[in-house]
This record gives sequence, structure tokens and C-alpha cells, in this order.
Amino acid sequence: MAKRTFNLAELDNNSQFNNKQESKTLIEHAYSLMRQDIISGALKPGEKLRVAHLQKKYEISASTLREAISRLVSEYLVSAEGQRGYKVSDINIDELKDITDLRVLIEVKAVRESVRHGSDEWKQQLTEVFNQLSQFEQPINPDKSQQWEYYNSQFHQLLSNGKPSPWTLRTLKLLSQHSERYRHLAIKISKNKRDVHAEHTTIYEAVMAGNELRAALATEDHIRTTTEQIINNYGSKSN
Amino acid sequence: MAKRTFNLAELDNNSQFNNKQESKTLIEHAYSLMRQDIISGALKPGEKLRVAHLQKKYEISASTLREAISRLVSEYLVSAEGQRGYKVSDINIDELKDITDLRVLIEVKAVRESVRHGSDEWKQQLTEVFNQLSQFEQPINPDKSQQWEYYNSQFHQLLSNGKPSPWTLRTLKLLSQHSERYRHLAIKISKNKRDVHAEHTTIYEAVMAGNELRAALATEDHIRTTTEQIINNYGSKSN
DNA sequence: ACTATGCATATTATCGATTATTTATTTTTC
DNA sequence: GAAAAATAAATAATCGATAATATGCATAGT
Repeated sequence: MAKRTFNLAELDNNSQFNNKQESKTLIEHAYSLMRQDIISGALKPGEKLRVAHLQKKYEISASTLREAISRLVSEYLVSAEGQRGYKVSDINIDELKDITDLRVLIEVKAVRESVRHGSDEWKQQLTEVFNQLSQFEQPINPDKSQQWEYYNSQFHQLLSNGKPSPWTLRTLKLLSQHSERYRHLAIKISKNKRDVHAEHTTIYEAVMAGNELRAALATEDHIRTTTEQIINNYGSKSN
Repeated sequence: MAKRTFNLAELDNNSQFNNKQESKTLIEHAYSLMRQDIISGALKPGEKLRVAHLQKKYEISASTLREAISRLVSEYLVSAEGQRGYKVSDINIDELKDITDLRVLIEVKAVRESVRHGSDEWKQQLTEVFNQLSQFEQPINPDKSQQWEYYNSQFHQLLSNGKPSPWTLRTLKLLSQHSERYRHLAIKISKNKRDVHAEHTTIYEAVMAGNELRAALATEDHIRTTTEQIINNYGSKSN
């Protein structure tokens, strides 16, 4: 009997809009899917990851699945407990605050460096991404939240990478992943009342104008406002 | 035929001095060992991780070993290349500089917070660890470098944790791991000419005196000096 | 009624074998 | 004799089965 064969083309059109995840092996693929499921909230905090069940869902063997899960442990999206298997990491507000503070420290510094050292080519790239992003948040279209998520993430990454720093990028990616998860768990995008586009625009314009301080303040404000909104939504339990 | 059984006691006395790694499963155990081997330089940068060979070394089955390796990928100590297996991550000076800058940003901030918010109990703990550390660096004893490594790491961690922040701790741990690797690859401990103990003492005393600025400056200086020394040793190829 | 003990069931951790892919070697062709 | 093609060997990725462990339930004892 032929073993299940895998090819890139087939794998890649599973999810509608996954420019970022270029999966090569089955493990990488399963890893990407699971990470996305955790961040999006499809797999809920505290949920036990029973291998037998997930095997069917991801159409993959037990060992392979375990290997994928293992990676998520190092990213703190999954926690391992002794011989009692794995579960999706729990969440709590204090942790979100902690993540936010650290993210502010790093991202603000990175944006400042970008303003100082960003090349013209970089500015051009930023403009492109900003325009793409604007498309999806003016007006807000709940049907295209996937695309918004993507360009929002790209915008923040690029913003922090005017002076390239791999470790800054990695660290911010990790932190942002977790921020996203909290956001998804708390906020229905349709309920988003604040004008995110205006905030992005402020940051963008400050950067393009070379105004380091203004860019820094706008970035910090943007990150902290998002967190505040998440915390408020938690409080009012508007699930 | 009985399957190879594993018990904690047996596992734990493999390494002389492993207070930190409390391995439960075989995977966790292998993971700890491999991480240590990479950080210490026993597994060299760029070295291919051939599963068949490592299986014998760690006395573990292929799949189990792969699972352990997977975790190291998320920590950037190992890099995966398509269907071509795994290898120990390469090193280069630019990356060390990058790590150092980020580490300074985070650790200095953390130390400042510690000075502001550290409780009396925390100060007491810090004193204990500082004294332990001093034992092993005054005078420097190459036979006890293991212990020095341990207490040095503890000292820095505690220093950054006067105001507890799990994410700061995790991030610094990750960055410090990589710093350590670079240090081990470049510096033979016996060749360490600078007075590390004096630097630690300066930091410690500033913290105890509640002098935030001085503590911050001393911390930054300490981290950067270490990196400079590594870079110099690379240059002179005193391998 | 409540805890404790033992058995059945479910789930996890581990292993060894199988299939797929890459790397090395030889053979063929121009 | 060098490039290309074909083959062989080595290594990686994946799978399914088995042993170890934990969980749930029933029964016995207080």
C-alpha cells in the first residue's frame, strides 16, 4: 500500500491566505496549522491535546504530530505536563500585561532605530505595506479579517526592521503571536470601535517624516491601547 | 522483551551538576543534554545532527530523538533544512552583536525595575547567590567552571527578576544561552584576564545601595565587555 | 455516606520498521 | 576527458505497533 505522499502545491492551498508559512515537511505543515489554530482561538486555552483525536484532524501519524507539538512547547503556546500529555497554554491578564510591557520596550526601540537608519528602499516597502493594510481597514471588512491580520503583522514587522536585527525580529514575532492570541480570544473584530487605521497612519506618517520621538510615542500608544481594549473586553465578558 | 525503562534517579546523576534541568520524560532529558552540548561547544556550529549516530550517544530511539531536536529548532540552537535534516546553528560575529544589543536593552531595563521594586527577601536571595558566585571566581578555579557557570547564570537571572516578569525572564534566558555559546566557543576560561568578579561586585553593590543608574550602567558595561572580549578572541584565533 | 483499593479503560511515551529523499558513485554519452 | 544519466548507498521523514502511565469506575471496607 502506497504511503501517503505529500507535495507542496497540495499542502499550500489548504488555508486561503498563508503567504508566510512555506511548509516543507509534514511536520512543519502540521506545526503551522496548529500554531495558527492556537493563535486564532480554534484551539482554546487549557484544551488538552489528545493525540488520537488530533491525528484525524490533521491527517498525520502520532509521532509526527508529537514532533510538531514539541516545537510549540518552546514557543510557550503549548505546555507539557509530566507524563500527562500536552495542553494549550493557559492565559491570564497579568501575562498579557507582561507581554505588552516587554513588547513596548523592544518595538519602540526598534522603531526608533528604523527612523534613524531606515533606507529609502525600506521606506518604499513600508509605504506599499501600509497601503495594502489601509485597504482592509478603511472601511473595516469582517470578511477580510484574514488579510488584515496578515498585513497588520507585516506592517509591524517591517516597521521594526528598518535597521535589520534578526533577534529583535524573532523576539517581537514571538511576543506578537501571543498578543494576537489574546486579542482573538477577547475581541470580535466587528466590535472593534476604535479607529485603528488612524493609529497606524499616525505611526506611518511620523516615520516617513523622520520624527523619531513622535513615531516612538505613537507606537507605544498603539500597542498599549490594543491591550487596554482586550482587558476591557475581558472584563465585560462580551463573549 | 522488556522495553527500556526509565526512572528519574538514574537519569539525574548523569551530569554532575544539573540543578536546573529536572527532566521527566526521555525527550526532556535528551533535549536538556543536547542543549547543554550545543551551548558548551561539544556539538560544534554547523555540525550535522545525524540521527543514527546521536541515537547511540544518547541511548534513545530515532523518533524520540527527533522530538527533542525539534524543540531546539524553536530556540534557534538547531536549524532545520528542508528534507536534509538538522544541523547545529551557525555562528557569526554580527549575530553576537545583535544578541548583545537586545540583551542590553532588556537586561538593563529589568535591573532598573529590580532596583525600584525588589523586596527585602529578594535582596537577601541576591546576596546569597552573589556570595556563592564569589566563591568560584575569587580566585578563578578552572576545575569548578561548571559551578561558576551555574551561579553566574543564576546571578544574572535573579538580578533581572526583582520585579518578576516571566516573559522578560524567558527572553533573557534564550538570549543568554546564545551568548554563553559564543563565549564558550571563543574563550578558554583560564585565559580570562579581566576581573569579572569586580564587575559583578560593582553591580551587586549598586543594586543593594538602591542606585538605579549606577546599576544600569554597570550591567550594560559588564555585558558589553564580555562581548568585546569574545570578539577579540575570535580575531586572534587563539583556539 | 465516605474514603480506600483494585480493575478496566483511555491516553501517553517510546520503539523499530518502512518509505521517501538526498548524496555519492558508477556508467554512459558526446 | 568532461558533462549527463543511471544506479547504489546513506540518511531523513513518516508510520503503526507496543509498553508505560494515568484516569475513571466499581466495589469493599470503615
